[in-house]
Amino acid sequence: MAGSHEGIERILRRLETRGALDEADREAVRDLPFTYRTLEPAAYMVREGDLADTCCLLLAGFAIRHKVTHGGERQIIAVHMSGEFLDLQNSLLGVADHNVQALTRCEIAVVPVAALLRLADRHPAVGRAMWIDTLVDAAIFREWIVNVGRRDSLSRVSHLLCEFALRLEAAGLSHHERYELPMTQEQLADCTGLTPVHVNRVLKEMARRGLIERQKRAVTVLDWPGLQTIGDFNTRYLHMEVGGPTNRHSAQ
Amino acid sequence: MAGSHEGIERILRRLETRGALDEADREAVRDLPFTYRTLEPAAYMVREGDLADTCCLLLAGFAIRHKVTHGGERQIIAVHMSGEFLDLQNSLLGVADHNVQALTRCEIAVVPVAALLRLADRHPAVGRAMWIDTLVDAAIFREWIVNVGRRDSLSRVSHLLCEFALRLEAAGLSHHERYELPMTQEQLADCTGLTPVHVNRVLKEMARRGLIERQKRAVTVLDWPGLQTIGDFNTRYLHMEVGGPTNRHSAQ
DNA sequence: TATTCGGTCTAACATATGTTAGGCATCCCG
DNA sequence: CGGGATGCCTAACATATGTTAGACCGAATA
Repeated sequence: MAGSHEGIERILRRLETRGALDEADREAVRDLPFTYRTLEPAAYMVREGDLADTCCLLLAGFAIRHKVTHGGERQIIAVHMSGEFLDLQNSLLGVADHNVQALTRCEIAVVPVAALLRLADRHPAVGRAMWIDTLVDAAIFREWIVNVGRRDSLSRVSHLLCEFALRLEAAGLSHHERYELPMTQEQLADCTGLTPVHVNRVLKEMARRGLIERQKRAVTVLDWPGLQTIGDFNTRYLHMEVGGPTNRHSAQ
Repeated sequence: MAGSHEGIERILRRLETRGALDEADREAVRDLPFTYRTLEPAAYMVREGDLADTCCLLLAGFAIRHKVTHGGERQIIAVHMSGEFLDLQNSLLGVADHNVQALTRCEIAVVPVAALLRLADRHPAVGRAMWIDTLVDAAIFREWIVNVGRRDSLSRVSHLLCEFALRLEAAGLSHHERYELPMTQEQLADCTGLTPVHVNRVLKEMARRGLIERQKRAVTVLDWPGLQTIGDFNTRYLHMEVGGPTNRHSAQ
């Protein structure tokens, strides 16, 4: 299962971004009892209310987290790409408080939470890297609260496109000036708390201003500084520094 | 320093809510090199951009997290009450990506992050409890994205009041049907992504409908089921079950 | 007692975004 | 090759919420 194996190495690379690991740590991660699966678009990894005793790692593809209000409106809370832990958020808390769903076809590796916790106990460096990874997720959640709470529609969509560009680039999946955006306008609306109709207006306006160009689902950023300015975008919240703060602390 | 000592016991009780600790774990927490401080309202614990190498625990009082957009608008991201870790979110990530500020007069205990990390390495149960605590913070962030992104103003404010009521009650600080809300209408607006003027309209409407009554900063909930319904409020995301999922997992 | 000052509250008016509805492509599948 | 989907796009219209401005009130302070 060569493809899956590559996926695990990608996860490892990501973890090492969050904190230094030694060879024993890496081996322990590789030895986790993974089960590999492929999911079709729109398939659910986790549903709100599930007792989540397994954790998914996303090896390839895109996935979203979302919640649905009583009135049936959906809010997307995060978008995930290959190499990311899909479900430390839900599974350590017991009952899932939100849904995780495949956006595109996805390859995932599933691990029992109990095995992950044992790993964290025996290899504190791995535990800490996973912890920090969930803290970066949380930092992105915070920025999304600001995006949706205090920015106007043009700014919101621009911000989202900037975030996407940089995260894709950091994951080595594309260049920030041109990338595939695997989302419909309705999904963009659900990320930004807008309606699909308004997202359409905003995208048109962004093209009119020469910020971006679109060909189907591909986005070309024509004016990166302009997009950042309008999106009120600052990379700090993505915490992308390589090496990570863990190293800094232990060096002190 | 009796007051501070009580504060630490409150933190410990909270941690034990997130995962079982043994006596050695508890002692290790008590032995952390704390520094105690009192802060006046509006004082900053952490500012965005700071290199955060210490972590604050809130022993008494209320504090908020917030970010400010380029245009100068503020969005409050979380409200914290006594017994909570104020800064695991920022300090493990190195450079702070948001501000933490005292809402009322606060008593805090400050610990070097390095000491916390050492504690987590040597006492995995404590590390796990702290991790889970940050995951609950993240769950609340997610719900706030939904609140601000997909609910109308009446629903947003009602939701916030429900959350506050239950968290205060869970912390043993008051009863969910009557509590002190230490926030101005402007601050409520910054929590909900609304304007102070509109928050005022909403509060008036809530009183008119017989949902709540206000005396200065005190809130009396007259119709708890009604408030929950209008606020589209479900406690699941607060993850308040005592004992916590950690126990469940290790029991398996 | 006078005077700030921060907070609450209201009114009149402005506008960003939502709603509803439908046309138009494209793609897939029978 | 025809018929359904699905997603994109637009227009006309509706409305929730924002903006500006100021009165009022109680608590602190001089």
